[in-house]
Amino acid sequence: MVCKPFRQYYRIAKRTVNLIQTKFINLLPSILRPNSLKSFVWHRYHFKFGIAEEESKIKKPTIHDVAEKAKVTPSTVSRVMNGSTLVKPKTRERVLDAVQSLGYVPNKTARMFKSGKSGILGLVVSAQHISELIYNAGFQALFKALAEKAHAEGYNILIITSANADSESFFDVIKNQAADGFIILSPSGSDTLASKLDEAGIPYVFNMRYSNNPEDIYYASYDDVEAGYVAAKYLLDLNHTDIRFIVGSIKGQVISFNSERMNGVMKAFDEYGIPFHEELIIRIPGQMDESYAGIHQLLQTQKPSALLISNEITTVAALNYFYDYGYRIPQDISVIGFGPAEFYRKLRPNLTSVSFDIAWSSGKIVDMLLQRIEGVPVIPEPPKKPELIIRESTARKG
Amino acid sequence: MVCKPFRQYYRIAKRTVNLIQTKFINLLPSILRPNSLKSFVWHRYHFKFGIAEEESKIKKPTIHDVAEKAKVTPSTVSRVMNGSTLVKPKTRERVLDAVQSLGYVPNKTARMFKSGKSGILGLVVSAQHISELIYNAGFQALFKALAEKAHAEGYNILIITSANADSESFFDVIKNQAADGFIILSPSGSDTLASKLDEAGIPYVFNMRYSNNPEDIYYASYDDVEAGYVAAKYLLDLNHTDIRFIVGSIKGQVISFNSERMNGVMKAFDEYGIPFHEELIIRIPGQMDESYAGIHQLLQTQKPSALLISNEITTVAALNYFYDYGYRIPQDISVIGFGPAEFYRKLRPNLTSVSFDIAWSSGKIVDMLLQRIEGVPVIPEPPKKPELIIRESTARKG
DNA sequence: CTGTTAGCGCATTCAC
DNA sequence: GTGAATGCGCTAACAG
Repeated sequence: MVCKPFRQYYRIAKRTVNLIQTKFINLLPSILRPNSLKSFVWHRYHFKFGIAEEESKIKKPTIHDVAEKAKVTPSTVSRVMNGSTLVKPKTRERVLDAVQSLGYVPNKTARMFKSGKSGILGLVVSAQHISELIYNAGFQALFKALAEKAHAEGYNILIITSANADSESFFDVIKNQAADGFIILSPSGSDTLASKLDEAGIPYVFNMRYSNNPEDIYYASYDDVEAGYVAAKYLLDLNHTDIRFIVGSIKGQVISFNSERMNGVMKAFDEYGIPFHEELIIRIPGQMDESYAGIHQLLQTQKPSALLISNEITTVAALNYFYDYGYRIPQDISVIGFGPAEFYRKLRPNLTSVSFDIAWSSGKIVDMLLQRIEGVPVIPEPPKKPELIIRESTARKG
Repeated sequence: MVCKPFRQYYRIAKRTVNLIQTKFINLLPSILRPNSLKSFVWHRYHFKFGIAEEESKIKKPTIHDVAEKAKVTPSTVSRVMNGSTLVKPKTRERVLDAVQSLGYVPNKTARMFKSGKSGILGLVVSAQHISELIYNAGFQALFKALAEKAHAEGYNILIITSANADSESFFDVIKNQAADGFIILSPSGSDTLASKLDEAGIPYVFNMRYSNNPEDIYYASYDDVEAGYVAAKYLLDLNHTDIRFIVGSIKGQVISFNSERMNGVMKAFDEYGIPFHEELIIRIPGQMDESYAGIHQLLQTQKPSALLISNEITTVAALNYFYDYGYRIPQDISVIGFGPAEFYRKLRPNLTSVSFDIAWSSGKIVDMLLQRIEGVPVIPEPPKKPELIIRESTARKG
């Protein structure tokens, strides 16, 4: 009531500035193409009107500009823009005309601000990790499922890269992003991150178990013990006892799901009464060239009859090595991979694999996240069972 | 001045509501785990105070809450949060304490709103397209480069999926997103989209030429004519005259860069005085199974001595087919692929390829976009030349 | 059906 | 060095 006239003066002043700028453009030599000109920065042309200093860019029209042009109030424009039915057709038309002629586009940020929703799901991953992940079939399946699911639910995915992979950095970037919730791709467990997020009231889910706390339920997990078990058991059934379990490693550390798969493998060996030594577990980095070198080194010195490979890229590297060195699959060596079934089906030879339904679990993750965002209590998801898909890379020994 | 007291009353009322809610939580049976409780929705507990109806969620602390707790004003809190040096150390500490105990996190949306910057680059792509793209080596290289570059520049990437691929839908989703600029992955040219965006003053770039208008410069292009030319010339030099050029097709339409590659191929044939028939161009869909079937169909009826394959996935499908049907490469048939060098190097056999430096061009795209965002005139990028990388999939005929 | 009012959370003036 | 006041653009609530 008291602020009102002041506000209006301000608007008028601003419009005037706009007008001057616009006119001024037309006086400029036409060397600069219109496109780049439109966003030309007016660093040196600050206008002062005693009321407010004008921003240095040409302003986009706001709802007020439209309102004025259409001779209505901003509320009405808002109603039109949001498809309210309570607007007289004639008025609506006038507004629409004004929108058209001014090229008005509602400011999405302001809307987000008002509504408190961004329609964005953040996918948090460390900068270096994302560059490797993109070549990984498991990530591709995850990404595809995430993108599809998010789109179906009316959300978009924001790839949030953190410079480092520790809880601290993750939390820093997360709290600085305007997403409604976050999907965290963390290679290692991070219960401290989880509790920080809880404290800040930020909805999140992880793509795998993120701590040993049984209270933490915000992830969709796989039964990796079972995965290792069925793979090893199948090989043992085919009389392979001299096998190697090849796992990726990050700075010498074995990722949690790999230790579970290892446990599964051991369980199978136990059942068959065959001793399983630590040396049967081979750590090989997950990048193509390093993997190739690792496989080479392994097979130079040892002659296992079967390989369990816990990483898609290493698996491809192994197949390349076999191709280059004339190994026949499965006659010379049997191979089982872990990962998306479609991926292993596309390889030559078709690989026997232990596969999880990533599309399903990714969908579940998004479901959980949306539930958290909406404040609905989340129902924990029981671990997903793997499926052993037998193709042509495994054969009975001898 | 006049609004002030009113505002304060409002805040006090709101805080009271918050307090009640918080206390109320503690009275609840502890069946619900604390985590899910934190975001519990109070749909049925609307409090009215005559001033404003309280939102249905427990509110996060705002700058005002912190200010009050620290016995300062919001301005000071703001100064502390933004690292202003003009704050007395003692005061700063008090504020930081309050921030800590309240678990205050500045509202990013409000900041975006105020500053007008989101730190987000939108990657716009149709929903169906993204699901296919993720398996495509070219996209993976683009994505990796984009993610790295954006991260280096302090931006994050928002994957914006449009239900459809037409200009209309693209514009709709774009204008509804709060990104500072947009990278548009459009399979077809879309000058109407470009002009709409220009009109709305939204910064954008395309990943390829998007219209026939020479004024449109917002993309990093490749010299695809040259790509087709060097590939064909190399094969002709090896005495291959019975070649096929395999291109992907979207609803029967050939993508623009493919027609340029075709032109390059024809150019080479012309130079060698060899007639080139339309029938030598084979349209095969870009998905794995369809590609495989297409290759099968082709080779059932024709016996070309060399293949130029314009699509990575189709190339893999072809190699799979050759594996399955006992074709030897390059003895039985020569193959040249188009796409990222790393990808073809990882295949077996190593494929001769015509490669572009996608990392470079993706970086350029981001550079251009950032320039547009900052209003700096954009310097057009000359088309990138391809490189023919000769590996083991091509041999002299006979 | 349309106008009026006020505030979302923050940061930025301008006073003191 | 700190407080007071106010707007960013939009929309919800309310009044008429």
